[in-house]
Amino acid sequence: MTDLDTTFDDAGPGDADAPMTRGEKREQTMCRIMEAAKKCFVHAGFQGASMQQICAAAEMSPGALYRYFPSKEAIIGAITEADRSQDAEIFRTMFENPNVVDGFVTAAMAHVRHMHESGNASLFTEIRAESMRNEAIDLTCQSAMGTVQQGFRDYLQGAIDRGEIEPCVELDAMLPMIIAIGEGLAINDLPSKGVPLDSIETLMRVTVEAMLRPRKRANANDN
Amino acid sequence: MTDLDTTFDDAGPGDADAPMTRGEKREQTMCRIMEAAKKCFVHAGFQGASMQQICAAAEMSPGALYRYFPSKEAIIGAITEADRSQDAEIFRTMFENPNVVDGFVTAAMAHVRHMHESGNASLFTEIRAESMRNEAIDLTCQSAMGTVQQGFRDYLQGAIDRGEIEPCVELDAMLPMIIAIGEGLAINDLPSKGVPLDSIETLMRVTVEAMLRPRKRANANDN
DNA sequence: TCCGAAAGAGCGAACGTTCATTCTCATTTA
DNA sequence: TAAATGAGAATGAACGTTCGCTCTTTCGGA
Repeated sequence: MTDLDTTFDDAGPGDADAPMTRGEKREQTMCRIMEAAKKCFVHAGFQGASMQQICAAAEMSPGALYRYFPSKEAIIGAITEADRSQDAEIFRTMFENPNVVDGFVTAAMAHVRHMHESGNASLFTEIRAESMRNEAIDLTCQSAMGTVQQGFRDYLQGAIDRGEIEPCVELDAMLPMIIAIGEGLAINDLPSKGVPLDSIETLMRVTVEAMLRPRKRANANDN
Repeated sequence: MTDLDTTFDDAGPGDADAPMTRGEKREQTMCRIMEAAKKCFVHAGFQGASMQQICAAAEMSPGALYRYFPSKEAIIGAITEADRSQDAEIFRTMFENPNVVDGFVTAAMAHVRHMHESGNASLFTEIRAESMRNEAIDLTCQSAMGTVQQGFRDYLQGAIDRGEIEPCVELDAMLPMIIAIGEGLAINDLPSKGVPLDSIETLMRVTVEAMLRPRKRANANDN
């Protein structure tokens, strides 16, 4: 409900009564449609939700809606792009944390928390299922995750070069696995199943340490 | 293609020309329909694939097909049940291995390998997406995973009681997380993305050891 | 300041298509 | 011969999208 509500407070004309320019109003209507569509998609699926239902949820007629999006597919594409880039954004903060393990765990926990609070787990699952057969959606996902993965790669490579970590497998193999694990945790929305956040964080930290093997001090215990 | 081809060789009448009883033939036709439907579902989704397409793939008319399944939903249900119980079967072998870490890693790797070879990753993703909104499908998934989880629980609890492992978080929290991680790995079909099976196994072993903390020998290195 | 035309925004009935399912009738099987 | 199996045209509903129309907003020129 609050995800796409990007109301632009800057560049306001000053008046509080009719302050919106044409473009602003248009953008706001597009967000309204996307929010309505998201609700429909979540409980009927991309193909199961009809345009009529989306129109009803957005409180507008088909004729009006089609002035903003040329097709149902375009709405799906826009929602996917917004959702994926929002997810990618969360991981960007990670790269500023000098402690690799902390940075990772913090970002991953933020991701889990966000998925739980926004209730986007089933939307994400829907997107993932669609990406398996819809090339355009797949490209959007790959693009978003590719950015994350590249940043992630640089981040870990830097830590390796500085001798801070010594990953148990090479980066090219590890990165897709980490992302896969993250997806599994995201889809399952564990907090909603009664798994406490503390437990998730503990297990995540233990796991990440085992994978990355931080070398803060001389710790001569290899397998 | 070979998943549901459970041809029954036992109870054969002996003749090789027309050896099938009525019931056997019926079962075989149902499998044929399910295989055809699976193909359609994989590349169009449950809702995107039409009955006409499924009929064409199964090489039969709608009238004939409806003698075997009362609705499209029934086909989806049958496929889900077969797929989920097949997955659950893989994990059952784990519980016979006395070494917990080995048993786990072996079963998980079998799962990853099976997902890759059968090309069922996208079917599984579709099932998972459907389970988010279709209660019947959700129940099927929960039932299958519940069985796995219960067996898993007993297995790990036994190892704890024997002092073989000392999990880093309590079982009730750990089990859903392990299953979630497994799902993430399954959905992403890492081998198809060029991640070698060796790397997956290494990371899995390292991770599992960190989570379960096996105590084979006195290993006084805690954090 | 006001006018009128052009463009934007909205409506909802209607379009042609496709959907899941059913019906009737023929053929095969026990 | 009765039941099971199969075919495929037919059915009504629902789909995504379009169309023609009205109402509102914008804005240059008198």
